[in-house]
Amino acid sequence: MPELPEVETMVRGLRRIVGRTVARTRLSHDDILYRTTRRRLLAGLSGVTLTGVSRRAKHAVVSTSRGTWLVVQPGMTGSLYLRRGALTADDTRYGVLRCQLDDGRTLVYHDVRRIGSLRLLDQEAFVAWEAALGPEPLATDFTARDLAASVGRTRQAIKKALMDQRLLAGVGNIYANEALFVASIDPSKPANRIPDAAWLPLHRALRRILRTAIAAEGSTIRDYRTGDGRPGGFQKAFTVYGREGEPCIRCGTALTATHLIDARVTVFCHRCQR
DNA sequence: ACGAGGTCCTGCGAGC
DNA sequence: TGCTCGCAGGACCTCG
Repeated sequence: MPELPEVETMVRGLRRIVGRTVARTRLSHDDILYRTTRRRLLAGLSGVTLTGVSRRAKHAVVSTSRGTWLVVQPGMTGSLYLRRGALTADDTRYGVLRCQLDDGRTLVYHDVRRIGSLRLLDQEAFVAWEAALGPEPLATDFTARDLAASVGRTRQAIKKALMDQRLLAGVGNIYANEALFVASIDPSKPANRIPDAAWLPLHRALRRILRTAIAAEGSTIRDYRTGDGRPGGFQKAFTVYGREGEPCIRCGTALTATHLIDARVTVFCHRCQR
């Protein structure tokens, strides 16, 4: 499930597309499009030169010579990669978007479940989209105070608040679980009742985990692969995610799993996380 | 304005 | 063996 580290890894594998021109584009399903149409997407990509690729939150962002941006939200099972040479059967079956480039490579957006989305934005729409997202947790100037000011303004459970992309960008279920364990915070605690002293450890835990996960090229649960087809490595470092019933690495208590927060799996140590 | 809960989509694994 | 069913989940959307 691509969160910040996985999308960052995808994007780093796509540097080569910069300067390339799109020769031909194919789209297998329209249901992946967000507020655009097949016709607009295909016309918008036809003949453009790709001028940059970056990450914002959990999205891969490809800028074009036409002053537009292709924004890819990989959702659960999406990945964006560059295929050199002929496409495989799998590329063809699940490659929802396939852009043939002028160097013979193909930029593929692969998504089995198509929970992800594709959008093509002009300048105005891009600025508005960008502005609606919360701060980047790995930005050099992002402080614990910024984290508290943004995430701490809701009375939602802290775990849900961390995953709210309007409050903080890029954090999903896995990294929220992991960061809250490291910072010893109860995931169900209302965000606006987190004590002042807890924001610093949470900020430190979040940034350390995200950086370490990027260095490991993300976490692979099932589908996620790097641009070279390798699984990520950070799942080996999970302390809570996927470890329900197993002993807490700190105190040995069996880890608890619940679906009570936002109907997603939350795993935590009820003894260490208060 | 906010929060809770439904929806999308497909593959996989459990259970019969 | 072959089928059905529930589950995974990020973001959007509707409803109260």
